[in-house]
Amino acid sequence: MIRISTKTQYGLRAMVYLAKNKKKTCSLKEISKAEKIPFDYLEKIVSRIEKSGLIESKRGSHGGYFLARSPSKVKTGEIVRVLEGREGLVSCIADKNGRKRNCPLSKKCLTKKFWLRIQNSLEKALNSITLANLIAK
Amino acid sequence: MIRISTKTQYGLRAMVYLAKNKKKTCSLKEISKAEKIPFDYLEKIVSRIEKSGLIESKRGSHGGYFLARSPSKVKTGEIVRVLEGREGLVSCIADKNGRKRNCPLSKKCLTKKFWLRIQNSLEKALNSITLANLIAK
DNA sequence: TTAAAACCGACTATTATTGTCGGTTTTAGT
DNA sequence: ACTAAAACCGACAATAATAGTCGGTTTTAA
Ligand code: FES
Ligand code: FES
Repeated sequence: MIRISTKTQYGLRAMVYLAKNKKKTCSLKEISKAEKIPFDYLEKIVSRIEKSGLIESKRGSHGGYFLARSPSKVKTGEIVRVLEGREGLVSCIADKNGRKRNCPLSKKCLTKKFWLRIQNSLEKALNSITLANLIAK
Repeated sequence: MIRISTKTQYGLRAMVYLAKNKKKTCSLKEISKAEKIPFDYLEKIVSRIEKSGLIESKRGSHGGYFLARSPSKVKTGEIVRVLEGREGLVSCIADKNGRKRNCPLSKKCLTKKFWLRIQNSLEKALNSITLANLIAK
């Protein structure tokens, strides 16, 4: 089966943690401990998410991170997109620096539309679930 | 976006080629040329597919490969599964040597069920399309 | 003033992917 | 019987992606 990178899994776990604790700002140390994610790696991941605008930070002592929107407004697809980077399920599908190895077939290719269809279905699934859905139940 | 390996893309293209030419046995050379896939790499890929039983081979001069079943009986999901190997969209989901890094959370984890759900939706999409669907239209 | 935090860039290690090579075996055609 | 074309096989190599680490700087509350 296709694999989701552990980076993305870590990222989602961190986001879920923030959603569960949306009252306060959570430090990396706290998240790292609770979710058992290597501190330094988590930092890189969270920093990336922050740049995307999904979360915000407060610096200095007692600083930390918190969601920029309410959990019900954050689709899991957004998180995956930020962390997985790269456009396109396959390289032939247009690319925003996921490295498009320019395909010699393209026109005659019978598989391109297929992958596109799979990609759409995947995106639809991811975008139909929010952080709020995850922490409910 | 999550990426499908080029191995799997090559493999699907090869299968589509066999489906289009289901009358005859096709040599690797032929497929390799038509689909612009590196010969030696294609060999490895096709050999893997053959072991799975989706295609059969005929050795010796004038040998080649052909589909083991009719195109309408071959789900794209089967091809992807064979080539992508590994069970589970994420490592926490049970694994048939996709390397399960045993997860310390598991019980409390809110994301596992989510990934499982995505995986199911993906598999459903892949299994709803056959080689016959791809070569039609 | 200090300690805890975010922030940053460079670096390393490991693993996965993609591809190559040199052969052996099988088989149809001559 | 010989030859050429094919499948078959295992080991290797190059590259790229992932996962993780390190040594710092800056900001801020207490
Ligand atoms: S493989 Fe590139 S368009 Fe189909
Ligand atoms: S991260 Fe392993 S079960 Fe959720």
